[in-house]
Amino acid sequence: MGINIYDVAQNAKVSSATVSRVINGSPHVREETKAKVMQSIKALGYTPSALARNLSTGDTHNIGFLVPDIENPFFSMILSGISKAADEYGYNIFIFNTADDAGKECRFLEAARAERLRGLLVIPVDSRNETTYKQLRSFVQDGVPVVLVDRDLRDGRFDGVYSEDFFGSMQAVSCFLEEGHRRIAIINGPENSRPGNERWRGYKEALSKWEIPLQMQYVKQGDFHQERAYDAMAELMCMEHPPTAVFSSNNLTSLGCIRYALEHGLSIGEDISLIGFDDIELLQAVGIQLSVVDRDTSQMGWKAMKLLIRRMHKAGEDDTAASEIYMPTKLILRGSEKWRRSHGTV
Amino acid sequence: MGINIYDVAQNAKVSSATVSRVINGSPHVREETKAKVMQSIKALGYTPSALARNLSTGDTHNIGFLVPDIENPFFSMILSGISKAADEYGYNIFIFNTADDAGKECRFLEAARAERLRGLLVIPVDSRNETTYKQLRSFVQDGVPVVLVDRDLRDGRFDGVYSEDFFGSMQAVSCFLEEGHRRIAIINGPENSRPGNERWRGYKEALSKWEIPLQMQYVKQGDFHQERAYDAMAELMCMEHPPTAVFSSNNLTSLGCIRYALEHGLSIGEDISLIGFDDIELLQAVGIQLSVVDRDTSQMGWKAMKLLIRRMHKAGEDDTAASEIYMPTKLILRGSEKWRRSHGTV
DNA sequence: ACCCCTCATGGAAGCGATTTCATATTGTAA
DNA sequence: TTACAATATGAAATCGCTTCCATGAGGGGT
Repeated sequence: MGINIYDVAQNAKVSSATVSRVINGSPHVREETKAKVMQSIKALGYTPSALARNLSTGDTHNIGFLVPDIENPFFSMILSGISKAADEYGYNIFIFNTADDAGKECRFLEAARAERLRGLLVIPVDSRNETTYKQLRSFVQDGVPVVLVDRDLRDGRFDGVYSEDFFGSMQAVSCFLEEGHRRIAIINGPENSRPGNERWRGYKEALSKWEIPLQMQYVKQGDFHQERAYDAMAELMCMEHPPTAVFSSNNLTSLGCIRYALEHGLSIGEDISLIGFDDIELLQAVGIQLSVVDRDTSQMGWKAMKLLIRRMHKAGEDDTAASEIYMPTKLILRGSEKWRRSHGTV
Repeated sequence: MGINIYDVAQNAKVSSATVSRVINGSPHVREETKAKVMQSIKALGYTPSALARNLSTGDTHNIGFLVPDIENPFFSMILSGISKAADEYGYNIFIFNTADDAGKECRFLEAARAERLRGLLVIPVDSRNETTYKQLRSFVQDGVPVVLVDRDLRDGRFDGVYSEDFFGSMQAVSCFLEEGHRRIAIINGPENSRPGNERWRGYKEALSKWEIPLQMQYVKQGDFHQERAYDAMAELMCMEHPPTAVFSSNNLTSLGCIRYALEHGLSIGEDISLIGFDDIELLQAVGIQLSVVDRDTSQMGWKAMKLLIRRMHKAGEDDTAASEIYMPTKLILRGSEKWRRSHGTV
């Protein structure tokens, strides 16, 4: 660029202080002077440097968003919600794709610190990572608020926006039970993530309420990805007494299940029942009626950003306890939870 | 934070200049001094302010990415490629979701200017927008390189990474023709976008090569979204002589077509043929074999970022002509291009 | 022993804003 | 007309770095 506030000042025959006042809408500027300055700004095509301003005021309008996998539509939705709120309040977003790599996550947090970001929205890679935890704590201590999204971190000392994973999962499994299912499998999410754990807890809780014993052979460890779910399905379906229903703990997992079923001629909602966590819009376009536990994902991002903004605005006020928001889930039944009982009862 | 280079200097009993040299790896520092400084840095937990550095050097490591719809998986893939390359070279990404709104686009470009971004990756909202065009030109003139991705802007004066839309489209339609189709419909993309136009040109070219007259009743204007495509399909299929094949010009459009077909009992690859532009991974999980014109989307983002980096590094060198990269497309045939001829021939 | 060159380091001037404090100007009441 | 308050403006310090220039300390060649 090359053109700065002094050039404008000179052109308008005023001091830089006055130009600054005009830019920032200070009331103590004569209309006439203001007009003169504005005109110089236009004439020279001047845009104030946010860098210089930030350095001077010690205060940026930039926040960071750390996300484990930007390709996952679920996270894209969150980002979409975030960016809506950010735009509304004039914040800019640094995006950091941690690619499920804790090392990268650390590096990005360093970058965030260097950039003196005003706040951080984080979907941590690993709920138990000590380094991440320490780094985030130190951000908070330095007055840079942190809001976790969807996944938590060790203890409850961070603000966060999560969903009712436990309840949603319990509801789904209860639905299976009401349908008459007794051999209900679950394909779990990673153990080091809140959603994985809570959904697993919900599963156990539902069984326990119905006094159905937990049978570990119906519990498969997944990783929120398609491949592993497919393999898990294969194992389940080859059992002597295969499950009659499967609860899949995220969107990609559901896809793996569906693929297996289709490839092996199992009709979903007849031969095998399926409920997934998180809706998959596409499925409806292709005529697959999958029952799911859904939540408003974009809204999660929006709320997280709102919460962050609230924290940023009242920074310095003494730490009110971490506030956690839980998004409600909704069980959407489309038929895949049904089954032809005859098949199941051996 | 509060702790700066002077604190470190004082702690290590050297000058700020020396600390700066250590940080930036200048060779003119004694090992012993260097060690002392490093230790102070550790001890105080010092992170240099990128803001101050940027202001001082007039040079940030931040680039901007303007994208029309972050929820669209196609754009997520591009972002993914970008962020991979950015990470590799230590660049940070500001993301701006323009939400298909030219007004927002302008505002974001202002913000980008204020932040003194080093370079810009842009998927313009509207290929013909005058304001966007002028703003981007002025960035380039000010030494801030701009690389367009997927969509272009009026003339060829910008760097850009596109794909072989024309060729890909022509190939798809030619494939239909070889299959024996003669009534081939197209659901077009928006007229103000390069992909829309080029794919439309490819369609016409293929027909013309085969000396098939262009029949406008088989040409439907779409908008790259599902709903409109669905409606277009409805119109096409209700015609007296409906098309036997449909070429759909992007991923969402294909979904609209598929949904229509499924809902109306049309078997794809038998009753109606379909080829889409851009692959949809999910479809295979659910057993729908859609033939598509595909390209490496993530790679597009990667290449765009690489090109941008090249430009940024040799900024100031006299303007070599704009360089345009065209990603090859690949026709992937999975069967949906077939048909039961008997149905088609009236 | 002298001179010159190289290398390590410090002093201080920017970079481009904001902001405090001081000053000049204007208005108004006595 | 004087005096004091309110208002408009400028000078200069500051934010935290980088970097140019100056200076001092060694080292080698003659």
